[in-house]
Amino acid sequence: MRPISLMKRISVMLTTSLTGIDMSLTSATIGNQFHLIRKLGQYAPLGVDERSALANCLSSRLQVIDRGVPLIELGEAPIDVFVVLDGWAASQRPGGDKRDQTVSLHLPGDVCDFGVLMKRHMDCTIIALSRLKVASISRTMATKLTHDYPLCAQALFWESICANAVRGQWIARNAKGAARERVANFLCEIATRLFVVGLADDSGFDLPITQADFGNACGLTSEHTNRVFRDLRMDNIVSWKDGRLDLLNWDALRALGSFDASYLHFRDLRQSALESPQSLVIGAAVQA
Amino acid sequence: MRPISLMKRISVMLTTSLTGIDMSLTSATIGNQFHLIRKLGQYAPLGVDERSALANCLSSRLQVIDRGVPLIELGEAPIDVFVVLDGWAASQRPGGDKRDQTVSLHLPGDVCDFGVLMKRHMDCTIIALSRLKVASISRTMATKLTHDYPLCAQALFWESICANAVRGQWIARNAKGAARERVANFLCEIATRLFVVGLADDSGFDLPITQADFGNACGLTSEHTNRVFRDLRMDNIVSWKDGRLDLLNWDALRALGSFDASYLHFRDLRQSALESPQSLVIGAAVQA
DNA sequence: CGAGTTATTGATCGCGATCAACATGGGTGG
DNA sequence: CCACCCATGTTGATCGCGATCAATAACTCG
Repeated sequence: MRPISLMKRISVMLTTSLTGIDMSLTSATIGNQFHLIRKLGQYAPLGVDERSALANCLSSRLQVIDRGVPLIELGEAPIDVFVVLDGWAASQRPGGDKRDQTVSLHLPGDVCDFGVLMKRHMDCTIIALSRLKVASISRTMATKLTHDYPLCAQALFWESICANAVRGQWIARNAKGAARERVANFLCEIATRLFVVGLADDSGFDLPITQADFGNACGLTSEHTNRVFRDLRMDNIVSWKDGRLDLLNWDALRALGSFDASYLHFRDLRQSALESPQSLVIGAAVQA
Repeated sequence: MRPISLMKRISVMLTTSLTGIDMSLTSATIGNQFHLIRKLGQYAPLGVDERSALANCLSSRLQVIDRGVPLIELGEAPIDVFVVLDGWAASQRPGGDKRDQTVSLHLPGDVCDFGVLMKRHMDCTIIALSRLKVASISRTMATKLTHDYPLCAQALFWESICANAVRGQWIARNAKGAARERVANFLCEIATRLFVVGLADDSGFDLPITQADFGNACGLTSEHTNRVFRDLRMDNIVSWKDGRLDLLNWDALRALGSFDASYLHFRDLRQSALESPQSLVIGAAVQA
């Protein structure tokens, strides 16, 4: 309820070695230390104003919390929008007598649940799966941001659309497919999402969660998850050790998981926006 | 930078227990032949203008299609937003060699996929599960509607938030829980959603799909779905026959499925909007 | 009336859950 | 610094639910 330390520092850091600094290049890099802004920049052509405003929001209030600690729990009234800056989080629905079921994974640069802007109570618990750094954006601030910068609103709305599409794939993945295939498909999704924010490359990525948490997202027990990863290791497809996942054979992994990244809709929006003469406008009247 | 039209009229609607017939009551009934409008009216205080505009959109272009026919298929470029007027539809993701997996169910009054407004290609196929009547709303029309009537935009955005929450529950339902429990929980969801649009009551509701389709949504085979319904029938919990589901023991059904309707967020928004002094405004700049 | 779809019941089988045991390792407190 | 503890990882053995295969009934629609 209080580990909130204020940060005023606003994107002073253009750490990248720029020799001849020109404005256009500068504006496209403002706030790029934030994964979210880099990702949104792929969705919509954000200008210097949008980037600055977003960076301002992301810098205002930070929290660092430990693995296993909930950001907000089922039934609570949401106040802030959380954006993951570093570490992994998950949304979970109660599982009765069983362990709670993970229904969404929040990686660096993800908005945890855009719906909190309007929800009166949470329909899931958001919990840290690793040591986690998040920015808390108040409803007031978020409202002002989306009001003043329609492009930001468009990009954020797009984020929520993609989150919905991802959940669709989760349903399909967990319903059909054997354990190996689920794990493979899920790994492909994670790799792709991390790649977009610069946290994965051909060699692999950091995977700072437990096998139990991983399995939970695929609807598998920790024991069976372990077996699957052992087998994948034996087949030289992936290797997971000490919080690092090594991609040994991406093509095999993709084939095994029948992975097709199109449901993630990366890059879609910008092209769409450029093609379409209309704008999407979603607004709400002020309730006095 | 400001596709935001302000709403001056502030919640005229005090529909609760009005004795005489006055304008507010009249305006609250315009377009009520449409399930969607009745539902949205529970989300946001729609006035006569909003209702008329929505009704206009829903009346412009209709399609009636047969069971099994897709409205739009995976990969296609979406043009229109579909709103179910009558019958049932589903969104399905490809299932490899298996049957495609249903990831969303669209009941009368549902917006099939709000994301089509921005998506460049479909991430799922939308298919009719029964004889289906849908309204097609063009992007242009939808954009104009949300631009001119922020309250409509708010309510529609809310629809998309709820759709995402529903998918979360689907993930949890299909991951944990035995077949009986899944079916029971799913039936409760359907009953509740239909109830909101006036298509279910204490006795039951029409269930115009096949057992195979029902099972698919729960991640079960048609054979096993059949067995589950036989057992539920034996236990006098529900009876499904000739396209009609009879609720014999709602409490038992709810207990069996551990059903808690709060994830559907019915009624939430109105209260939220009335409580909160801020408005949510999401907009996008016109792309020249 | 025949053809195809849907519902229904039976028999079998296999994947992954469950239970159990042990290894490992990081962290804490004495 | 060591002893201990608890979370996590790892492997084995067993079991049961629901998939799969199979066959028939009921029903729809040309």
